[in-house]
Amino acid sequence: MQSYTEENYLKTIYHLAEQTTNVQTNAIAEQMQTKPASVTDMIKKLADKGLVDYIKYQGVTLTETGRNTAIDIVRKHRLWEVFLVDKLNFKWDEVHDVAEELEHIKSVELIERLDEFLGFPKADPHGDPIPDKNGRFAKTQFIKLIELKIGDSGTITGVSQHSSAFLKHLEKLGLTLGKQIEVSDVTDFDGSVEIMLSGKQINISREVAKHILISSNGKN
Amino acid sequence: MQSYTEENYLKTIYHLAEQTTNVQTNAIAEQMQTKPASVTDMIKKLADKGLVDYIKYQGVTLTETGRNTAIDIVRKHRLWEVFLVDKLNFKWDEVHDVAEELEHIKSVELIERLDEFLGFPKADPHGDPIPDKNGRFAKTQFIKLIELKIGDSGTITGVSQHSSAFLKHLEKLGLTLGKQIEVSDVTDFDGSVEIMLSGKQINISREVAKHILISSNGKN
DNA sequence: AAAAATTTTTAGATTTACCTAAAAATAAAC
DNA sequence: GTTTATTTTTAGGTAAATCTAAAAATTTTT
Repeated sequence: MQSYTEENYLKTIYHLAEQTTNVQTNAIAEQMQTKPASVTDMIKKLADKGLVDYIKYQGVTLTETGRNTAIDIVRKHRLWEVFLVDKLNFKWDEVHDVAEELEHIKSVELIERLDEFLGFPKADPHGDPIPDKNGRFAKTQFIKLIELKIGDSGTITGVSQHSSAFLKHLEKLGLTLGKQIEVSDVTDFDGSVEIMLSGKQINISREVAKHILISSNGKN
Repeated sequence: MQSYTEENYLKTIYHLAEQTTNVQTNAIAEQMQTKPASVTDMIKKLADKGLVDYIKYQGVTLTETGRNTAIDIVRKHRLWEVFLVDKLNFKWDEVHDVAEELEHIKSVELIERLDEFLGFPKADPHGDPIPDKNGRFAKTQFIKLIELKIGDSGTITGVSQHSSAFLKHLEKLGLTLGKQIEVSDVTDFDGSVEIMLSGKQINISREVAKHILISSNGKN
């Protein structure tokens, strides 16, 4: 049994490990809004419990137990997000903080029934895959919008940033999940991207384009 | 803002105050499965925060702020219980522990939307009233089954014990909310009560009869 | 009302998750 | 390959919520 805090560390390490192989102390500290010294303390504790492998000064990796625990928390988080959006009519930019709390409720039965109630969804409101009760989920083959070439097209299937500000911005631009887009131009000056969206030409900044995930459906 | 633990103390004090006027340290300790010394510590803290009035050796009472906070937690607990039973098909004896965790999720928006989603229920699965968002709820006029006289009848509208064992037992006997009963006899020997339930005669122990709440609808 | 029993509080420790400041290890720059 | 910069760890400390054991206050009994 893990504490609320231990669960948050495992989840953070899991997410960081999606991007870099060995997860560094400072990266964890930054992500968790805490100090590196605190991270070192907790890492030792998690290592003692067999949830992470840890070599001093070399960062951490999750053990299988640790990863399973992390995936279970991610599963809960994403199921709750679906609940909040589908059933309680929250918008996709409003769910993160509440799900952050709900993910720690400890009841296997609750989550299985919630999953069923929601119709066993495969993705959360941001397009992130929801692990099944055995922790399995499809590796998603996304490409960042910024990486598309002129003439490439595809469907918006995810975002790699969950901040309310970013999501609200996308909403305003009409860039929501499922929308078809085609890259019509890339500006040399600032790297901003011109795209066709529902027959209209719009311009999005490089920063925005970096965080939109596309399932590509054909090149020029 | 209160901690998880402070919230539990306030809720416990609130419930104890429903039965006795001034709430004693030992009673709180027993209810919360902790030691009297720990209770004293916490009471001081709650008094400093203006949530309880406290005179040494004289027990505590909730201040208005304290009571409002407690009622809000009770509201959340009962709404979550309705959710679990109505939407996720939990049985009435399975919801208490999970609701005990869910009640601490801090989001006003969440609870208002949940309330709406559930159709603004007035009572939880055990018949306990659910305070509205302003903390108001009808004072229920229940009478304990044990207090009925031979020939009295009424409807089961609540229970004063939420243990799974007790609720499962009631379920097995068919003594669920909304059922009509009439007292046909009281046994001198052990105080057990004979009742008519759906045309059948059944015998229930004094202990069980003490914890069934009836809205009386007429005397003999 | 004095003695006994109970209840409550104080005093001093423990555990968890933090912190700051300084030391040690590693990585980067010259 | 030293020096410098960065990262990470250690050492020592704090606050929250708990504990045990002993002291103090209150209540009950005789």
